[in-house]
Amino acid sequence: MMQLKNQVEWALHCCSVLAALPEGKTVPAKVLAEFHGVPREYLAKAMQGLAQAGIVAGTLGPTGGYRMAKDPSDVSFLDIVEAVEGKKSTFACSEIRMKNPCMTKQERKCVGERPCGIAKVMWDADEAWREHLRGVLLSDLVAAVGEEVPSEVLVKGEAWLNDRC
Amino acid sequence: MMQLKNQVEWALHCCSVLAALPEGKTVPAKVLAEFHGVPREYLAKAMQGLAQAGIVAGTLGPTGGYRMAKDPSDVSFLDIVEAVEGKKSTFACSEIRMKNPCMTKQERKCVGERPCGIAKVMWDADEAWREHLRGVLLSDLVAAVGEEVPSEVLVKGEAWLNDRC
DNA sequence: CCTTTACGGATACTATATATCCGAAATAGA
DNA sequence: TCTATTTCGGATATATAGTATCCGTAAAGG
Repeated sequence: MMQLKNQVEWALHCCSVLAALPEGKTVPAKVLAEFHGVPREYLAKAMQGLAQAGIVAGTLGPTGGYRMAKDPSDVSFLDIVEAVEGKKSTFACSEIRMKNPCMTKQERKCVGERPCGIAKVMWDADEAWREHLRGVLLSDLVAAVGEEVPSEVLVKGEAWLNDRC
Repeated sequence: MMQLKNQVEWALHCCSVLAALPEGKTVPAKVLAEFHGVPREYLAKAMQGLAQAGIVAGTLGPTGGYRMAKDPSDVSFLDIVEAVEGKKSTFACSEIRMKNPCMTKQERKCVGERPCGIAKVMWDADEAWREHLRGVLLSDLVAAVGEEVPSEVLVKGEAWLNDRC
């Protein structure tokens, strides 16, 4: 099916929450999970990925949890997606052109000097995808949410978070 | 990992072969599989997908096999990829924003009128990917192969195919 | 000292991708 | 007419990746 993991969606939403948080505040994975209605333990794995990528920072102990490690205007969608999904291309070239039964060893070497034309197209498409995600910043998302979501909902959400961390 | 099926790669290479074929000639899946060094039965499934999408046409009986059903200049990479992989987006929005515990039914309805901002970005990225693949035609690939692959190799390949269909 | 947290590893479970097999229908040639 | 060859669709098996949970450790706050 060629789908991104659901953890990617969760990570994006969690970053959206963390980026809108007042300076210094942290939110534990447990609360983020409850807020989004997703399994805590599994979401934790995604958050670990974000932490490992230096996007968020986790602090230990009670009153601990996650906060942004970078300014939201310095984090792109691509950063977040790659942190949990990995950086591999969606197209894996297995060089089947080389299995052509009617090439000599020398011809194989000659052809092998150039990249496979099919792979090149697929990889360029991947790059177009990445380029789009690279162009949207977490700060853009926060701004859009601020415009599109009724302020009362935002206020209630903030209060709900304040209530439990 | 979020990878395309290997059948996508096979289908692209097979189309590259079929598109360079002289008018009226057909190549059975068995031969295409041997030419690319991939399992016959499984490649057959990919070819069925291409046939169902109207990209290639399969003819029955001895001397049967596959041929292009459209002009190569009328078939894009996207057509081939979608025929095998399907047309679903790589990002599935599960609307977890709606699971926010502090929204009333009415607020939920209000928010639900606009599409999720995160999904919109991801879907736009998908569209950029598709747009790139839409812009490269099978005829472009054939032309590139003609330029980049030594003509002796092409001639030998053609002869090899003539030998068995 | 006790609770809460992130972190990392180990372990199930589930869904998808990969691969094979079989029977049916069609077709060309003997 | 008979046989060989092909596509086609369905059924089935296997491998791999995604989903989810559990546990022990270390760190930090009250």
